[in-house]
Amino acid sequence: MTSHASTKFSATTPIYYVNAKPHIGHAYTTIIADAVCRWHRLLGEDVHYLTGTDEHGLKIQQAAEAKGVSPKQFVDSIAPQFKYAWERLDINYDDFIRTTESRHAIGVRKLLQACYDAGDIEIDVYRGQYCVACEAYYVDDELTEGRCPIHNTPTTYVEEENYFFRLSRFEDRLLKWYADHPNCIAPGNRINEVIGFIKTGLNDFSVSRKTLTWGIPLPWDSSHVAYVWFDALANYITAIGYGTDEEAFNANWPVDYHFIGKEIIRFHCVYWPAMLMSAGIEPPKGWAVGGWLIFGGEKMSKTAGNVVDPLELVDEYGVECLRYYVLAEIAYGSDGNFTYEGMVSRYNSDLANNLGNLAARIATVVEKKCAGRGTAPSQDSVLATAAAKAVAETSQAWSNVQPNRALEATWGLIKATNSYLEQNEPWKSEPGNAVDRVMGDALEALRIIAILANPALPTTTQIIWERIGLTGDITDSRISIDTIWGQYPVGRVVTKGEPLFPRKTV
RNA sequence: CGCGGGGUGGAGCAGUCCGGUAGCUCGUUGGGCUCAUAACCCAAAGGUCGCAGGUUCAAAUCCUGCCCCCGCCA
Repeated sequence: MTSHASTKFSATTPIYYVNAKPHIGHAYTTIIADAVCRWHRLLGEDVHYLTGTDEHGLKIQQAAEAKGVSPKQFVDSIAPQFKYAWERLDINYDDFIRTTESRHAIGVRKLLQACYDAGDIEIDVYRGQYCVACEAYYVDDELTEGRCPIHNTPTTYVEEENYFFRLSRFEDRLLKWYADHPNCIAPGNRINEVIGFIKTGLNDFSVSRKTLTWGIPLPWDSSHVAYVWFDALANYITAIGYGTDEEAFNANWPVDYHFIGKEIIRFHCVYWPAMLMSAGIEPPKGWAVGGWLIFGGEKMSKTAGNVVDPLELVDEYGVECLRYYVLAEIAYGSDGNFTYEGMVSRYNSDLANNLGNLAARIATVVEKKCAGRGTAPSQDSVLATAAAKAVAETSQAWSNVQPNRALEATWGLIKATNSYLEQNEPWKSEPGNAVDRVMGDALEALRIIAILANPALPTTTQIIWERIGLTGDITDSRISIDTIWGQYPVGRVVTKGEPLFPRKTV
């Protein structure tokens, strides 16, 4: 995978379309990116995590009309729901951009003008079928009996003057760029899909609409407003200062990873870099492409009627149950089955039985055999080796955007610690050096486990931190320094407390 | 010939790029422990890696053909 040498790390989620409230798919992508960003903060990097909402377009205009409010009033009522959802999910974003903000409009117009000046945006007339629901043009082959293949509604013939972006001119430049950046997409095999798509030939795409009013007017022709791609994709640069703060923009672009779902890979990995190239801007450093959550055998979608509300899951199962489940259960990039049974099973086995129970038994033994005070770890403990291995593997996995492997590696240390306790049976011994050494090792392992698991479980790892007598914020820890074996301080008060993860039933 | 993903012990997956003792989690069975959230530890059973050919000393892994499943508004 790409090794990002700089001490800055930036990531984005797609901006979410505000025609509906947040669903589990939005939450999935946002949680993954959040955890990866949290890991990079633990590495000591200067992290910038951007998310936001996509608020223009015909569907919004129509939804607003249906409710008898202005489009602006409509989006103002929905956007806060996303911010609220991310708060509930412990999403630690640094910036939240809305495409209706002025900083965005300014940047979009600058980007459009730059591409126009480069000669890559030209006026043309589109003649053909159009689906209102998709806001997209279709060629006749794509239609099924004159109906939109997605919505199964009749399309309408339109003849419209549009500005087009000459994507077709970028095939060679894109292919060369990808040849020069073979590790830019995670998981790596996805790059073949992108290259294959480019090689089949690229079509120009429309960048404006004359019939639409809810959008950003083109700088050189205000009778058109920008159509989705130039409006939505541009958020990644307008948010960090393109058009409004060039210094900040230059300092923070290109982004390390755009986190996206696999269905928008073409727009992000083909359209977007071409648009940037046209404007004289560097393409992103990388993309992290996720699969879908499958529910009851089907992709979750509104039309399938199987939408799971992430906030209901948080209310019923807890935020860390959900975060841990999607991070640990699914190989990022592959589709993953979401089931309540699977989530509870993960929770019980990994969080309750392993991590939670380990913390509880350590605290009890320290209380009974060490007078409730933490003891010193030994440098030559077998757990030191296990910890070093877990740190190395966890680090590697997070940097490759493989949360499930990262957590598996971290949990390896939990298992090793449980096993170590079993072999030494400190509860059978009289208090003394032998027990102190064993419990010091266990406490030290737990300290390191807490740091490694923090990106997935921000709240509980802080509680563990405090229960083993450590002060301050666990997120101030640094992987390179604080995961080195042997730092657990002697004499701290260890408290057991209530179970961290009480076992659950479905 | 639309595009893409997949078929590996009971379940869910890794491994396939760079061929060489088939690995993990859950479940099952037996044993241990009783510090711990009926948790934990140890051990065992269980797989002709979708099918058929081919290349090779050697194929889950490479090549060819076929069958089946799934997805394509995050």
